Amino acid sequence: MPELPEVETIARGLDHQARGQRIETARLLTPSIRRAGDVDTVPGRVITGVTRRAKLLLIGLDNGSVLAFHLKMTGRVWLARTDEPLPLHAHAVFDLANSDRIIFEDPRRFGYLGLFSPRELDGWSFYAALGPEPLETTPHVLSQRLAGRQARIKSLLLNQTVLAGIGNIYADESLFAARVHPASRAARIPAARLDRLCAELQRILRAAIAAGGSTISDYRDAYGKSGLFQNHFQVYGKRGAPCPGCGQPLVTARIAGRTSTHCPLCQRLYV
DNA sequence: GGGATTGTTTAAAT
DNA sequence: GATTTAAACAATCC
Repeated sequence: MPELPEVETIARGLDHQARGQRIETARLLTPSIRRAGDVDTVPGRVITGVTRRAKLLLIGLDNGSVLAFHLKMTGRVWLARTDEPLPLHAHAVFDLANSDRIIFEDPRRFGYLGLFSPRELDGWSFYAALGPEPLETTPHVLSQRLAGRQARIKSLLLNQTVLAGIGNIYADESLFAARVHPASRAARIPAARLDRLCAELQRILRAAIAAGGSTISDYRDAYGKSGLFQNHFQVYGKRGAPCPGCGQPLVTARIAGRTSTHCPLCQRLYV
């Protein structure tokens, strides 16, 4: 489940390894995973840089256009050599001049790619509506975006138009770190506590990037390697395990349509 | 073979 | 109109 730290890790690896390379061939093996653009215009273009916005992986090309990937649950974008056999669920393949190959694979096929001109990217409603990057502003500014809203805090953290790039892992981990119950109404959380939540979110995102992201099952970085941050989880996926704060078993609840693992004793419910 | 899985979109409700 | 919630959807695994 690639979220901000996982996509950031992939982007850094690809940028390091593929920037400046010319794309020789572009093959769309599964046409249905293409959301926009004509992939036939890619061959001959040079990769100017690989970046991330929210959970989108963005490969910039020298004609100004951008190849965007959303990995959803099980998508991977990684580098292989052109003489290696393709994986079973490869949907798009880009061979580079140095005999490296960028592969987009996704067994579930929930992920997608799109090729956008700069104007098309800005006109893409999903892209245009994305909220701020959590690591490019202060905790206080982030908390201002949450303050006063009636919705449950868990739902707002997952809402990509409020903050960009947060998924279930980093929402649950930051709520536990700040001792805020996921079902709390944002408007009822004191300002200082909301600031702390955003500071914890930033701290955890930075630590997760430094650890190369979290591998639950499918995620791999640009070189096919697993992340390490799953070893630092306090609550995510640990229902029944002792709470790191009080030792009582962690519980799960369905909040905003998502499984939320938390400690009902340590995490205060503001309603 | 049905339920669980996720992020996003769409629809419905408030 | 804005905000919030729920349902639908993609496809596969166990």
